[in-house]
Amino acid sequence: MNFLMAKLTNQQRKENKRQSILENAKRVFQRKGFLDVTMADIITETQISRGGIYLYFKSVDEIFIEVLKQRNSHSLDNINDEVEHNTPFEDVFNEYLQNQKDRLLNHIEDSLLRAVYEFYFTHKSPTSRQFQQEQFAMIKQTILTMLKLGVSQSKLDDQQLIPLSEQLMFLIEGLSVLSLTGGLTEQQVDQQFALINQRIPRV
Amino acid sequence: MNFLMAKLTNQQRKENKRQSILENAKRVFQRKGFLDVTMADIITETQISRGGIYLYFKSVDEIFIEVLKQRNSHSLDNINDEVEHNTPFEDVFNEYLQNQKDRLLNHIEDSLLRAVYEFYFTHKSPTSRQFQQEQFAMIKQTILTMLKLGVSQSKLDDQQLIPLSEQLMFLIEGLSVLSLTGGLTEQQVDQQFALINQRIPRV
Amino acid sequence: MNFLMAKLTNQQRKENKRQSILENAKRVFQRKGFLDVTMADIITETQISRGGIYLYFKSVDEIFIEVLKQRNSHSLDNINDEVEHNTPFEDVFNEYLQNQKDRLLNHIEDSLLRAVYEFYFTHKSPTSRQFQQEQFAMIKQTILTMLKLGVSQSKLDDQQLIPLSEQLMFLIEGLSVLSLTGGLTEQQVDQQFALINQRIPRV
Amino acid sequence: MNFLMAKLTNQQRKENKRQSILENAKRVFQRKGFLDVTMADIITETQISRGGIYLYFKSVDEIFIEVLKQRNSHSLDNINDEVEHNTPFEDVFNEYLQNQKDRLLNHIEDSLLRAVYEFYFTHKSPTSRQFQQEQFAMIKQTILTMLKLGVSQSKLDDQQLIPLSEQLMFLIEGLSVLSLTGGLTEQQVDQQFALINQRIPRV
DNA sequence: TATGAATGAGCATTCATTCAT
DNA sequence: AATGAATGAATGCTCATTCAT
Repeated sequence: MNFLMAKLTNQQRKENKRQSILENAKRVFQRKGFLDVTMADIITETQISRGGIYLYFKSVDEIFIEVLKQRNSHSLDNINDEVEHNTPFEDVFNEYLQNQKDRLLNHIEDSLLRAVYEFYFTHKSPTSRQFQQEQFAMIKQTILTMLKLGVSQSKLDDQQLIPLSEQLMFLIEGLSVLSLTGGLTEQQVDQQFALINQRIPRV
Repeated sequence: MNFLMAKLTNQQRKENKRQSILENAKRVFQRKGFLDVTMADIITETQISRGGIYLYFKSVDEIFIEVLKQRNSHSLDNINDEVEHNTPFEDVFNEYLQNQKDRLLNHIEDSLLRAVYEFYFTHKSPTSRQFQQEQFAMIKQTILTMLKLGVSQSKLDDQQLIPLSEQLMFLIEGLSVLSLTGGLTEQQVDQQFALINQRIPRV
Repeated sequence: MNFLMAKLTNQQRKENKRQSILENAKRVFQRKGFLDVTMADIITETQISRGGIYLYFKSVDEIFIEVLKQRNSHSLDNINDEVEHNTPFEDVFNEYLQNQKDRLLNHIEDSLLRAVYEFYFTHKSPTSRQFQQEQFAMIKQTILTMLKLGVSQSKLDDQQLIPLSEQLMFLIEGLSVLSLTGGLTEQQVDQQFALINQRIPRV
Repeated sequence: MNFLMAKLTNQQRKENKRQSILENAKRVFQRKGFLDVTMADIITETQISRGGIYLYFKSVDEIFIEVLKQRNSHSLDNINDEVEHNTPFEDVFNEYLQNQKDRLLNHIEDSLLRAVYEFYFTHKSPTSRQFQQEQFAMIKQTILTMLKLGVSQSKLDDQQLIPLSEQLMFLIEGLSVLSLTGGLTEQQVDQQFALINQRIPRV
């Protein structure tokens, strides 16, 4: 029993270190984007040895993908929680838009957005493509789940749910692109979200 | 006078060479995006000497910015032509959407789109920011000019023209992002453009 | 007594593990030569821990030397057996040549030959030199023992036995070098062995 | 004409630098063999910049192959000269053996032999194989040319010339292998060359 | 004006060896 | 006795920029 416990502890210790690397690396990506980040940056931030990091990850790419995976599952998890609690659709939807607005206007510089785009546009291998498409699929799914909540609460028609979800996704991507160039105002975000709100086919 | 003529000829020769560099460089950017392009690539394509290119441009960045400037004035010019000829709004608008659809689905790989994004997301200096914002302003202006043509032909209401222009711009940016990851279908583009068309406040 | 038995058993266990390491390592050397082999390779093949292997051997060099020592004693043992049984010289000699031919033409890639050469030519320390010379001495002794068998059976003159032994050794080394570059044909081996056979001073 | 002369001078200057690199690199290979040599070693010896060397050669391999190519053509050239001057066969042959003996006994440590073997046994790609076989073919051709000179001077039978050439080649390779382990005496070389001399089928 | 040879800082990655547990 | 996580020195290679001619 001691033996088993010791072994578990070792595995846990390793997993903890892995998590620690990911958290430190995430800060680096937020600060510098993706392309400027070298293994040396992550090593410095993590306080680990040059060779040590390769015991956990094969490359900067691999670290970044892991950071993204952990991040994007959160959002969908949250929405699923709301669905389970049958939170009123308007509350869920407004909170979602509010979060996006906040992200677009205030947290761009310390978010992973720049890093994500730098990664996307420089990785064209089939594997990378698939990963990127999965990430977008997750965003679409998040929005669709929200809209279906509205339908199940008889607040929305169930017409054109998919094109609508996609439109919101495309719109948010477009806004994100603009926000990174620094050319996005609060008024613009409000106007766009208002237009979208009008479009939602309320019963 | 001979002296002045000779000087003019030299200036012309210099301008021709500058243009030649830009045309060759453009092909390189279309092929390789922005980040992968080295001075060596441009030198090879241009058939100029390594030192020589620095007589015309200080860096790859400068060359790329110049390529973009020359490109983007075209689109607005075309729309302005249509306005002068008072071409029916529906024709102009449909052609615009058709061009965008074609670009998104067929010409992504040999367009400058990837290069543009790679450039945008890796350049945060005030100068670059301003340039990027000018580029987006030009796109918005193009769309707005089109919509105003519809108003002047009494085909459209003149309400919310700016938010609508911006929405189309954001949507196209979002679609562009997705198209670069290879995850964009013709059906999706058609659906999004149909949704936008419904929104245009026809009289 | 219990204590002594336990100690013996431990020594045996240790010796078994040592042998196991050598057998596994030998396969690695056959597959990869010498220079490409890292401790990690041997660890993987041996299913032992990284630190554990250092309890038995100080380095890859030491492991390889031990593998070689065990291998080369075999050949001489076989010839000595034949001498004891007074097997006819022609049979012994022809079998020896046949074995060498087979090794040169068919088993180069899964033999230790490449590894041996890679080791020899990269180790110039006095210790290594001495080891290498012992190895060659053993080969020469093997051949010489064979020829002396022929003399004792009154099949051969006892003139120039040492230069002849050495010539066969040098020739085989030369053939081995060529075989590793892939440039050795069966015809060449046959011709060389035929020439040598003509030279053997039969009574 | 001035223009052409200037251009020639540039090409010559570049060729001179290339030669200078090869000469310096050769010394490094003689001193350290092949495997221990890093680009840094060659850079230090050549007094060139880190990047500069890559303007002339892509890798250590490429430098080494070039060094070998320049070396091995010499030997065949010399023999061809002797053939043209119809130098007596015995003189040519004895001088050849004397040179080999000298090389084997005295100049091993500052010759390229160790480097050559280190290179051969660690390069198994088809391209490398072909190169190695060409090198051996050149050695065989050198010896064969010599023997044919003897035939043309009616000093030798023309029987078995190819197997004989090959035997001398194999023997010299075998002697070379032993010489690198430090286990080769003058007596051994003399004995082997004497045995070979007996074998040459003099008329 | 134009050339292109030369520079050297910067980065990813491997691996033998150690040592706390 | 055995483990395996951690270390960090070492190396090949690229590329923007300079400068002598």
